[in-house]
Amino acid sequence: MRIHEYNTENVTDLAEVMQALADVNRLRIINLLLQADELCVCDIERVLDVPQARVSRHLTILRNSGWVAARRDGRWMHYRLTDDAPLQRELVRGFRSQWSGVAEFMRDIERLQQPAIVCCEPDSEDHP
Amino acid sequence: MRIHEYNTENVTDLAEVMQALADVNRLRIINLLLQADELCVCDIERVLDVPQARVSRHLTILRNSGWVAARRDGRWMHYRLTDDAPLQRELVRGFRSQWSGVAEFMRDIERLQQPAIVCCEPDSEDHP
DNA sequence: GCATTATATTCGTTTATGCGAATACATGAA
DNA sequence: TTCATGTATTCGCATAAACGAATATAATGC
Repeated sequence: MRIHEYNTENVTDLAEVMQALADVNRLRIINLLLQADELCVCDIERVLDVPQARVSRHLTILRNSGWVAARRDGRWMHYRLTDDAPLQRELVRGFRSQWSGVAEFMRDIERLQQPAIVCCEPDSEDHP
Repeated sequence: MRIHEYNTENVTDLAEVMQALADVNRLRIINLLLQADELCVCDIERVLDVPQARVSRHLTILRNSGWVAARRDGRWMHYRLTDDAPLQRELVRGFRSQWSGVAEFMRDIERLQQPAIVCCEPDSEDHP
């Protein structure tokens, strides 16, 4: 369990940041957050079509490794990619150019764009 | 055990590529190969100061995930970063800008540059 | 207070990963 | 062929990761 936010000064921390990417669920979550900028757990749960506990657990891992930040809004937790972690930022830049060829990522994004999916924050946010 | 060379068309393969980076030994090897362009196992073994079997195992993992390619030269195996894998290429670009701040990486590179370390190919190669 | 909803965590189990030690394999030299 | 050297693999074990199911926490509304 990380106390510090996101430290990549030593190789062990670096490996931990990469380890967070070594899972299909977490890659799919990051892919969604690249598209939507902010999502609550229930949105992710429904787009990925996996049990809630699983989404929550993987979000915790992403949070502890500096990939996402959380914001509470009433009962909902909203997650977004952290914008102040240099390594993660660089890696995401690399992803953007490569992930469009991955079919499952495309399907997830399509499902995300179906309005019925979104459970909270029904309007605006990322399509101004 | 991968048959294909390096396929990142689906999320599972992608996770496998990232998984290869989730280990301190393998990150250190990649860091060295970023510097030296080609190294044999004995070089890596001595720079990292870890047992030979460990180096060999991790090189196999890096090979199976498309990060490195091997070339046999007599008794020696020479490893280099693959130059034709788009995702890996992009990620390495992200690393270059971030890894110079990691002390252990710097120390490894210093040790690599001590001529006594190199066991084979004693001359030229990367300093023309 | 109690019920409801959204999210997080614990538990026990299964599978994956990394390790050293020992051994196998492959090449080149005598 | 025999030996030495460089590298790869197998084995048994220990730790870590991921899972579903169940439960706990936290905020809201009655």
